[in-house]
Amino acid sequence: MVKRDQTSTLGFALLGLIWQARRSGYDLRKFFSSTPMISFSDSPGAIYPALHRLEQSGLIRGQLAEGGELRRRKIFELTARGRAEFRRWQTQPVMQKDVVQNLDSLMLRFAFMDQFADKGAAPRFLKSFQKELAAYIPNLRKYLKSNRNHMSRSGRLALESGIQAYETQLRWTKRAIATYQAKGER
Amino acid sequence: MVKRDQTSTLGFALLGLIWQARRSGYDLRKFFSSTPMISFSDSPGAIYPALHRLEQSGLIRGQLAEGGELRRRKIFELTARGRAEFRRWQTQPVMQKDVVQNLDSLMLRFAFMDQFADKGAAPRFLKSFQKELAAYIPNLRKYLKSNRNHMSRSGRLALESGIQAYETQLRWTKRAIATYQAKGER
DNA sequence: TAGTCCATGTAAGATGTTACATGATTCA
DNA sequence: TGAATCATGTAACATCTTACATGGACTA
Repeated sequence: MVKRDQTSTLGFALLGLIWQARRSGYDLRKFFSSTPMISFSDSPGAIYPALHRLEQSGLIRGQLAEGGELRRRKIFELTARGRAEFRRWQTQPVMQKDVVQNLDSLMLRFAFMDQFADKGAAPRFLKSFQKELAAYIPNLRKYLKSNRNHMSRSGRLALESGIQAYETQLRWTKRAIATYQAKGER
Repeated sequence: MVKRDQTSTLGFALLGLIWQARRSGYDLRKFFSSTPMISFSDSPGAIYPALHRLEQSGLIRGQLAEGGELRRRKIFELTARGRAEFRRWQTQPVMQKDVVQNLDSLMLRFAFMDQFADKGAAPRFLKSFQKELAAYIPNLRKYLKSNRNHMSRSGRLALESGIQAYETQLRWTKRAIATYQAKGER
């Protein structure tokens, strides 16, 4: 029996952002609604319960803001366990399943890689990501080839769109790996 | 107050596939697990309850397979209301929100467009999709430009990956529109 | 002083997850 | 006959959605 994450993708997004900087629930909601992380919901009914769960699991710790602030604001920071758990999630091996069903979560892991994982983690991640992409794309091509004649035009186009998206992602991994090899880059 | 869909994305995927051909729950599970629609879960705990909900809403109708078959198999087909509801969902206007948070659902709508919507629906959909993509991408570029100096390399790369994905999608819409204009295409 | 923003929360409900259960049929 | 596959389902649980609620502070 495989041990599963007991934290959702949203939970890990929260952990990453709180690790970057101590933040309140409201800060996190604003971050989601005003940056490219807008694909996460900024609804209070998602964020606040998720924060309570993380706190109950001992991954974050919250305290009401000190005297200076007028409004009651609860600021969170990661605990040691939170950092360990985030790193464990982040540096998990890249599975074919992630590529097929969880691309966003994979990119979230990578986005925080330089900040929170060890030095070699990013290129290591990119290489296995690249490998899984390269292994998966031919399956899509094969399906298209053997089914294109009995697919509608829009069905065919939709599948081609998916293939192109994966190919773009694959090209991206190659360029990204190159930037880590050109070690002067900063 | 905006009226919401009372059917999930999975529900609409099921409706589309059942409209294509009468299918059982098991057929649908196999379809999800063996085609590029693998991004949908093939778990019985998702599929069977979803089918029961669609049946209760009167969007599909199931009947046990006729004499010929040995195992009990419940085959579903769409009702008139199911077809109407699918078409309504499919031909909804493309919103910025869909582009940002619901790309997959948008592509699902398009995949079935030629089969179930009227003749002009596909190019109309593509043009408004293109418009929303073209409007959204500059926001991402702007964010990257003003934040790149205080982002980590992996954070920057992750954002660039997102931008490239949207640009690929935008190029795809243009080519797709062209195929509908070259009216000889079959 | 009325409206908006800050800030946190809860309640009800829908949907999905994993895991388990059941029984028939086909195949080695 | 035992294992795998066909075929449908449920139970317990986690998470998310929408909607509502509350109260302080700022601003026009």
